[in-house]
Amino acid sequence: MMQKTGPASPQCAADMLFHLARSAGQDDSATPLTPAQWAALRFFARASRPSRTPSGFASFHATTRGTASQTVKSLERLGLLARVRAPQDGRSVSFEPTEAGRDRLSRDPMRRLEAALGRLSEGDVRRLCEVLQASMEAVAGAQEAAVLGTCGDCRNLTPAEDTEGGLPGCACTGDRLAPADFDRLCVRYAPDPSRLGKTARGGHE
Amino acid sequence: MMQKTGPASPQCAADMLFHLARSAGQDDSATPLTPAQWAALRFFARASRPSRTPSGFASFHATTRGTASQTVKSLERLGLLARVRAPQDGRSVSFEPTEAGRDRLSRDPMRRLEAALGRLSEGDVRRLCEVLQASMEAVAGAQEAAVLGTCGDCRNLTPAEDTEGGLPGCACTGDRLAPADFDRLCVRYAPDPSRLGKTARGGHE
DNA sequence: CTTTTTGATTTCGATACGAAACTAAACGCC
DNA sequence: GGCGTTTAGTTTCGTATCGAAATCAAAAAG
Repeated sequence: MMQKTGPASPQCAADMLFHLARSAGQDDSATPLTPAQWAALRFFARASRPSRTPSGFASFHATTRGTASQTVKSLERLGLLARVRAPQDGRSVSFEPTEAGRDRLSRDPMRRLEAALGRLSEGDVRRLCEVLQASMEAVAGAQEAAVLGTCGDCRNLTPAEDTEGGLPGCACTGDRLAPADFDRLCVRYAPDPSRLGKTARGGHE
Repeated sequence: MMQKTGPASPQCAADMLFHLARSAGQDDSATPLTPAQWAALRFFARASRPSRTPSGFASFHATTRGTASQTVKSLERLGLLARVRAPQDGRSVSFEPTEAGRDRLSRDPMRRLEAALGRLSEGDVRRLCEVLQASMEAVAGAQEAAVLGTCGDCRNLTPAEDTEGGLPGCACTGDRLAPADFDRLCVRYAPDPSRLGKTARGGHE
């Protein structure tokens, strides 16, 4: 029984990945949120300030702005997201999780998956992240899909010394970035080739 | 910039896993199938004979039999699945992918993910499968969810010498198993502790 | 001061999904 | 053999999710 194609093939891994994502997403709480609502709530908790808009979520979640707007509205009605009008641009709104939203996130069904992954060794987690990141970039490259990455790793990050004001900025939006945004998701994220090998991802070929 | 908590944490991995599953599942073909339809089509192509029923798919996909029945019916209408009445039990029906179904599967959007994973090294794929399998079992244990596994690895497999007829069987259903079913998914799959270390998974410590 | 572009929202129709009712076959039991 | 129970599958029906297109409003361009 050596070398069956089954048990360790890419297809098998892909199947398990799908299955795992689905089963780990099941919300069996009393007042469940839909998968889309969970995705939005997580997104607004983890994205950098300039990304926390309905459009930002739409591009992240590969859906339309209309649908994103409704999902966000439903979370606002539930008191889980709070609306913040942008000062400079009167069209733009951004959202932040409320106290209730953060509380709800502490009971995110995804925690089960996090807990399972937390039992792995440090090295296994790091390797898993690398593998997932690389696959995400490969899949995104083959179609129009957003990649998950933080402002601090983005090729569009403008160093503090190149901006007026001394704060680093995003070359896409022109926004200044707070230090906290460095580790947050950015919807304009693009992998920075020159940085490969310096970060956790992509350094072993 | 060493050792940020962000880029390699279990939470980050879980986020990427969700995101990857979602983006790899996008069907941008001319006549798209829904995610549920794809899941069903894949299932009926990969499950062992006794598992290829509407109920089997329902338990695999963590949905109701009613919903599963509709999904299957829609695929039958599209000519992608063929209905086969069970000879012994007049209630039971099972389904198989048609030629058109197999053709459609060759254009499964999941192939993009398979291709991305195929670029990894042999060892990385194996490790990934182990990690996913372990996480799946951990998540499934924390709730009522099916685990993905093949008849050949199942604790319910009855060896050929213990059955009349000389063919191995499934202790759950009593069915005899064809050799081809050994590498196929079984909805009654339960990990066999005594077999750990003998199969591809779990064998590296 | 238009015209165009961009961000957000609303409307509307299609449809996926789950809960529950229903049909039918197999099984158990005296 | 007859009768209730269990199990497999299907149907019905209401809810609500989602995407396409239209609408609104602010900013930018010309």
